[in-house]
Amino acid sequence: MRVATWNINSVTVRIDRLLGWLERSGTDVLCLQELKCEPAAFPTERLREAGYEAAVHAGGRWNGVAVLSRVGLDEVVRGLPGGPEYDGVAEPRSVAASCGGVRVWSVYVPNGREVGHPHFTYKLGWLGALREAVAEDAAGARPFAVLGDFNVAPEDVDVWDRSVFEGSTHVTGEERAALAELRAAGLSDVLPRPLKYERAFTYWDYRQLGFPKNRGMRIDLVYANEPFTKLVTDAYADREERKGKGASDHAPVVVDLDL
DNA sequence: ATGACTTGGTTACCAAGA
Repeated sequence: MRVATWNINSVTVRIDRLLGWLERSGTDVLCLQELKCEPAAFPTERLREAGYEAAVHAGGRWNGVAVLSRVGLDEVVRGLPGGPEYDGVAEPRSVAASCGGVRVWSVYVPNGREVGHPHFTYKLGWLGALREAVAEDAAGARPFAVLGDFNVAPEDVDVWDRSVFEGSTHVTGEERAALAELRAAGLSDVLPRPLKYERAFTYWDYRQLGFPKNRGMRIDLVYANEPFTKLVTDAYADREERKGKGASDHAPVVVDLDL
C-alpha cells in the first residue's frame, strides 16, 4: 500500500496535477492540506471517476484538509477534538479516516507567523491538543500515522541554512518540544530518503529561485506508531512534483507499506 | 528597497503563507 501526504496549495488550481500525480504514483491513500476551497467546490466527482473516495473538511479561503482513498474510507472525524480556536473560529485543519487497515490523520498545523504572535501561541496549543487527540490511536495495535504539514522543522538539518531562520518560527525550541511531546505519545518520524542532495526537503519558497537553489525545508512529516513503522518498506519526498509551471510550493511525501 | 511568488477574496489591492 502506498500512503502519502501533500500540501497542495489550492486543490482548485491543481486538480489536473493532482489527478496526474495520483495516476503516476499509484498512491492508495493521500492526505491533502491547504485545499483553499469551500466544501461544495471540492472536486469530489473527478476524484471519484479516478477511483478515490474523499473525506473533506474545508471552508473559507484558507486551510482545508482531506483524506483520499481507493482502499476504503471509514470512521471519518472532522476537526480537532479539544482544539483551540483562532479569532473565535475552529479552522478546518484536521480530518481523520480509516483506509484499508490503516488509520490516518491529515493535519495542517497553524503557521505561527512570528514568535510571540497570538498565532504562535495558537500553534503550540493546537499541537498540544493534537497530542491528546491521537494518544489512544498512537498507543493502539492498529497501524496509525499523523501525516501533514506540521510547519515545524524537527532538526536544524531540516532547513537549508539554519542561520537564516534565527529568531523565526518553525525552528524554535518550543515548537520542537511540542513535536517531542507528540513522539512521546508513541509516534516516530518516518524519515523520507532524498531523491537528490543529502537531505530530503518537502517545501521550497516560490520566491527567489528557492527550488532551483534547493533552499528548502522539511516540514511535511509522517508521524507513525510502531505497528505502522514496522510495515514501512520505503519513504521519499517526491521533489519531481515540485518542478515546472503550476507546482505547489510543497512536494508530496510518499510512504510504502508492506500491506 | 523590511520585498523579490502564489493564492482567493473584501480584487485593479490585500492578507497569508513559511
